[in-house]
Amino acid sequence: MTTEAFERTRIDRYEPTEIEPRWQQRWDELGLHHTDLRDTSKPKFYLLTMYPYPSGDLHIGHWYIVTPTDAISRYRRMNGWNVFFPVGFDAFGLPAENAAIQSGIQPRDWTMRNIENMRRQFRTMGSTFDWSSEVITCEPEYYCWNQWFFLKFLEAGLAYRQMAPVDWCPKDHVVLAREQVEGPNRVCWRCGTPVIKRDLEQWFFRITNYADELLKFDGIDWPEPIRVQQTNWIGRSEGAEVVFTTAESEHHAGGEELRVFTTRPDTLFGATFMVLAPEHPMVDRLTSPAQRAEVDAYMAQARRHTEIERLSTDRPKTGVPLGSDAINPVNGERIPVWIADYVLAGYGTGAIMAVPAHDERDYAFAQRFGLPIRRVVAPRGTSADDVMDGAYVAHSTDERLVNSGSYSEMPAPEGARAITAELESRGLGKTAVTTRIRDWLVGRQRPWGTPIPVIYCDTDGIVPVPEADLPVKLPDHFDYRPEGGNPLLRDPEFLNVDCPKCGKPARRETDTMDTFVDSSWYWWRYLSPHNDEAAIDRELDEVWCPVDQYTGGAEHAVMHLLYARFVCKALNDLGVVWEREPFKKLFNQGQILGADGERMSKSRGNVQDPDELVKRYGADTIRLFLMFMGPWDQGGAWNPSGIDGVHRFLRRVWTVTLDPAGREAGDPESGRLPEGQDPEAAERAVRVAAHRTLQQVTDEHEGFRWNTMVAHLMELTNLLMRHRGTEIAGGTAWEETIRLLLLMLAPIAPHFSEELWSRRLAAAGEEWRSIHTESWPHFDPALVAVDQIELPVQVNGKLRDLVPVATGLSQAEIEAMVLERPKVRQNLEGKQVVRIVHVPGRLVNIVVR
RNA sequence: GCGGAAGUGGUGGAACGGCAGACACGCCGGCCUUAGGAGCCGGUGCCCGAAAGGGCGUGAGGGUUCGAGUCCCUCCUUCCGCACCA
Repeated sequence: MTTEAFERTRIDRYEPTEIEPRWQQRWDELGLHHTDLRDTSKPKFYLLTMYPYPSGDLHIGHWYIVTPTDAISRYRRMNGWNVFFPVGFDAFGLPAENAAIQSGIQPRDWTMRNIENMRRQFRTMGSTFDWSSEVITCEPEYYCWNQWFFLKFLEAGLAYRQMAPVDWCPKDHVVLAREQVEGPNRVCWRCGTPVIKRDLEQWFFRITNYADELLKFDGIDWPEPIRVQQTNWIGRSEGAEVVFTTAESEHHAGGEELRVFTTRPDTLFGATFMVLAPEHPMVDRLTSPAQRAEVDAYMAQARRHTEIERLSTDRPKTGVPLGSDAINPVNGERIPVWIADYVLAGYGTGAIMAVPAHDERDYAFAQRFGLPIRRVVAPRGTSADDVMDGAYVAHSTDERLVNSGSYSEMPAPEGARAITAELESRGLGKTAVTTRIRDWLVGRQRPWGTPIPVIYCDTDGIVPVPEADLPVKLPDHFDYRPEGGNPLLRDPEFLNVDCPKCGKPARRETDTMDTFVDSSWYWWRYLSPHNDEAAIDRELDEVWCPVDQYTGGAEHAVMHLLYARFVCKALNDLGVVWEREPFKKLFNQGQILGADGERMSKSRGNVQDPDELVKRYGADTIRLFLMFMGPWDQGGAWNPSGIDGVHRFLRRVWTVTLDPAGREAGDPESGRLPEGQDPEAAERAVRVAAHRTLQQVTDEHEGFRWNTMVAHLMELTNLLMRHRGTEIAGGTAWEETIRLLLLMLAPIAPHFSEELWSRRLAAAGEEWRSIHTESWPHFDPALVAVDQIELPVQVNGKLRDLVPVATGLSQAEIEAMVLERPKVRQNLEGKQVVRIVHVPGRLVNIVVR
């Protein structure tokens, strides 16, 4: 062999930064990603990924969501689907206001500037977004329809106003978001003033009307954990509403109804006290003069705690007696009324009957304050008077009621029914269902959002803005001031309006809508983003919806994804859309955390800038690396240490494609077929590997298993690498394999595969056509079929031998063969074979004694 | 605290209840290079052993099974959500 033969052939290096922009531009020119929504010649596929908030820059987390979704889009197109894959921006939101407050830039300018930059960054991914359908929620042509929906909801009784507590900064006169309340002392993020709770009239959407239907997931294929989380979030409980009556005392006339919800009406005789939420409307009336000071102090303190703190069972129970009693409707007993922060105003009726014997929280409370504990449910074998060292909450089939008057000795479930029935006949109770989920508070006391289209008139009260007057536009300029409250309140042009009913001067609503309203219908708007006739093009809705595949973070499991389902059902009831569920299939990818394992955020300084990585490795390497990292639903801390391996992989594909005849100077075996292989066997082995890889990769596309997909493509490439420079390099089998390899890479490494594809076409003298308009290949079942396996043989569960077995042998033949193997005989020596477990094609386990 | 998810080599991870560690990173060795932060080949869970081979190993403890990383129970740790961040 001459030295020249060992020299590496000079081929172009893989230069992603040169290749990628060129193809991105070409695809744009060809309109490759524009979807003709009226084309019904192919089956439709609506692919949706959660639209981003225009925070300023894409971070690697955006790539983690988008690039595999983009691969789905490309794969579906190769399989003959008409894919619609739109994108937009969730453009209202707090960060734009924070920027306005901190640097004086107007929210809209800040947002639009960010969108401009993020569009540019999205292009560098090589994503197949159809930009012609882009939606930007802060534009009047979008939020106009939020307002229209609001009016429809109002008309249908799905929107209403009610008092609700908010976090309030008494110095700045603003309502604070949760993230604007800092530290354990709960102070304002801007001025450090301790935050107080304040009750405001607020707008709500009546999502609880749909609670039962939201518990059903008919016809949709969603991950089990998300369904469980939504189910628990809705938290449907069956039980009874029971009417207690306030007892007469020196300071209170008595006779008022005090309603409680309980899931355990069977334990009614065990109620030894009552607990109201500190916010309960009757607290004031029931407080005795002697208790007043203590009660007031407790109420103030309770309002400083968050709900999570209040519900924590770790925290010692606190509470104060009101100095009043209530009367238990089943036995006429007087029991004291307390307030305690573990009872929430928003759940049930905001009041409970406390049964310390059979509820852990009530038990802890009774212990702490020396309140009586009376057992009313006893499992068989216990006496009614046994001292309890904890609440008995279990349910067993042979427990009975005790200390329960005429209901004693009844089985508990029967007792529950009987007690409820008796109360019902006396008008003092009824079976009831309550949900943990609360109506959706959609009002925000902030200027940067969709104005709620109502007007307050001294004469006519709350007057909806007439449809013809929509949109109610935001002013172009907000006057933010350090202590100024909501700028809309200071904007006479916005604020002052004539009442649509009586024409007299009136005041506009200054509350705006929660951004979750925007994100509860944006995918319909993609179908006709500039439609000024209707929010949603009903015809296109019927063709394209529901969304076939939705991708996005699991952190949206209960809020966005539940609101979206609610809005879909409500719009269906209003006749706006034809479907009842918005998203047929859902996939929740994991989150990319910072290198420190914490959530990526600018303030932590742990954000990974993808532009920098693209410049260094190219988008295709980043795409593959993110897919190769691990299962898509898992996410993980950002750790770029494996990125070189993926880049190397692409370079190896580059080498085997463009220089199959080259040899490796560093490997003495280079250019020789592996030991014992003739060219024919080698060609077959390569083809078998190619087709098996294709089978696996196809399967992995269906399950979004990107990491093993890339691994399998690496294996195939490694095999080609070992055959480079041999007799088979560049032959028919080789060419077929390269062709399959590039097609398999097309959805995941779109620029790279396009480049090599075009070079091969040019080399073959063929006319150029994009690899992305090719069909996904089919594997040859004959090549994929297995004709021999290495059968693992265990003795008592321990691996002892691997036996080559041709397919087609009978079980008896295989067992006979296995028992003759020297290693097996050695392990059976002096022992008795008790049993042979033979799982055909998997293993043989010989059980001995 | 409540709800959801996850714990496997030095690292990311692979494994229809059936060969634990595929594929990579890193590291070690070799080759090739004027040079390498380029490229190629080989090795690499831990312990004993020169090797052949053997033993031990999937957060901890128990259970089911011929067989458990995988299923069940108890516990520990980490991450996500908890209603005005999106």
